[in-house]
Amino acid sequence: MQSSSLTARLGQYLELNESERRTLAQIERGEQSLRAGETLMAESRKSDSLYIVRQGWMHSSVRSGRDGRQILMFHYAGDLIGTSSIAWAWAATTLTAVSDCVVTPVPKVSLGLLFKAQPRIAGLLYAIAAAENVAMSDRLTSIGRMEAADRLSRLLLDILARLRVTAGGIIDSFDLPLTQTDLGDALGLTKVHVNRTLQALERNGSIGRTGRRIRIIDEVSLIAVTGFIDRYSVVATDWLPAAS
Amino acid sequence: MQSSSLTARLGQYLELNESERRTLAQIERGEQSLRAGETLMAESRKSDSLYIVRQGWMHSSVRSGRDGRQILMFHYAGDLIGTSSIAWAWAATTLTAVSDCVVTPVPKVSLGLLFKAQPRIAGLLYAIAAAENVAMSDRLTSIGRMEAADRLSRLLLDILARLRVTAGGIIDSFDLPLTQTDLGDALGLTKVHVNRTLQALERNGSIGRTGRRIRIIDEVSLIAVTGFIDRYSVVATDWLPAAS
DNA sequence: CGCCTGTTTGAGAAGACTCAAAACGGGTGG
DNA sequence: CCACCCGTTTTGAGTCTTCTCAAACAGGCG
Repeated sequence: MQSSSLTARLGQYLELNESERRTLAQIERGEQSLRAGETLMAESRKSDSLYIVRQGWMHSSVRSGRDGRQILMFHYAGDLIGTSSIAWAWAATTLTAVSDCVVTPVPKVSLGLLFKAQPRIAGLLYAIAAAENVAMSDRLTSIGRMEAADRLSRLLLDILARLRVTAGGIIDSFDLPLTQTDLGDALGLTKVHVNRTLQALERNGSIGRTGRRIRIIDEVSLIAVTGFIDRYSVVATDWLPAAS
Repeated sequence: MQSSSLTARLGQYLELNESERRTLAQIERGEQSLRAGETLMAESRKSDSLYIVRQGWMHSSVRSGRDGRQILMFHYAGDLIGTSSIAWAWAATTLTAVSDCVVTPVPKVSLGLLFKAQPRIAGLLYAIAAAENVAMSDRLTSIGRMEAADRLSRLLLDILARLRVTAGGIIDSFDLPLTQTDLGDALGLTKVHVNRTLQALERNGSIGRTGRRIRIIDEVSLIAVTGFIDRYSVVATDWLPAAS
C-alpha cells in the first residue's frame, strides 16, 4: 500500500497515463488510522472531506428513529467514501470502521481540481458512483422483495465478490468481522432473526460457519436462487473523454 | 420547455455562464415522446444513451424473481436518467413512463465530451448523483426499518417535495398517477396492504383522498414521525472548480 | 352494455418481531 | 491459572405485521 490505493483501484478499469498518476498521487497524501468500531464521519455533522480507504473494512449507515440503524454499504480498500457529503455541507451518513483501518482524507476542493485537471478520471469516478448506486439498488430490491434467507445469502455473495477483487484470486471463505446485529442492520432484520436464518442456511448446506469464518458451500445455487449480479468487476470506460 | 430542461435544473443550483449554456444546448437536442406505461429502456438490454426528462413523470425499476418488481426511483422534468447504464454496456434498470412524457436522448459519448469541456458541470452532475444516492438510501432505510404506514407517508412527502421544485410554489395536494401496485412495488409491500395502509392514513387524518388526488393534511406531524428530509432543494456547489 | 383494470373487503397463514433468559467465548485482573 | 465480566450468539414462547388467496366492487372506455 505504499502507492496510492485509489490509483490501484482506478487502474483496474483504465490504463492511467503519467499525468493522471501524478495528479492522483498528489491527492492521496497523508493518512489516518482508525480502530475497529471508530467512526470517521458522523451523520449531520459538518464535513468538507471525502476519504479513500487504504486498508481495512468500513461501512456507512444512517440512524432511523430513536434506536434503529440502517447500514447502507460496505467499503473496502480503494473505495472513495463519504461521497454522501458531496452534495451538502454536512454528512448524510455515518462512516464507521468495521476492522482496523487506514484512510486518506481528500478535501472536496481537491476533488474539484481533479475534475478540472483530469476529465477522464472524473468520468470514471462518475461511472463508479453509478455502479455503487446500482449495487445499492440491488440491496433495496432484496430488502423490499425477498425473504430473510435470500437477503442474507445475497449479502454474503456480495461481500465475497468484493473481497475477491482485492484478494485477487478465487476464494470461497472469509472472516466476517460483522456481528449479527450488523448483519441485521444491513438487511432490515433483527439480530434474532439473522441468527435463525444463518442456522437455516447452514442446515440446508448452503454455507458453513466456524467461529467468524464463513464458507460459501453452494455458490452456484445461491447465485441462481438470489439472482445475484457482481457489479464491481467490470465498469464501462468506452464513453470517457480522452486523457489530458 | 423550448429551452433545455437540464439547463433549467442545473441553473437552480448554479449560475451557468454563456459557454456552459451553449454546451448544454448542444447536448439537449432532439426529443422523443412516450405514452404513459411505455418503457424507454429495458433492464439488461444494450444501451448507449442516457435521457433527460423534459416533461412528465417516469420511474426506474428492476425485476426480482419471476414476478416481483422493485421501483427504485421516480424521475421528473430536468432529471438526467438512465445513469444506471453508465457503468456498463447494458442497462441495469428499466425506465418506464408513469404519465405521458417527452425525453431527450443523450449519447454516453456526449456526456464524455461534456465532462471534458465543462468540468464545473461535471462536478455538479456528480453532486446531483450523490444526492440521488442519498435519496435512495432514505428509501432503503424506510423499507428496512419502518412499518408500512411510515414508509407510505414518507414516499408521499418525497413526491410532494419533488413536485414543489417543479411547481415552484407551496402545494399541499397532487394527482398521483400511480396504481396501488406501483406504490407497493416502490415500498416493498403488496397492493392489498398498500390499500389498507392508505385507508388507515386517511382514517387518522394524515391524508385525504379524492379519486387519484392526494392531499397531505398533517404535513408537520408526518415529517416529524417519519424523519423525512428533503434532499433535492439544496446542493452544495462551493467545491466545484471554476467554470471554463 | 360488457370488459378490463384497479380498488376494496374478508379470512386464514406465514414470516419476522419482541421479550426474556441462557449459553458461549475471549479478555482481564486477582 | 482461575474467576469473572462483557459482548455476542443461541434458544424459547408468544405476538404482530404483512402476505396469500379469493372474491366483490367501481369506474372508464369501446
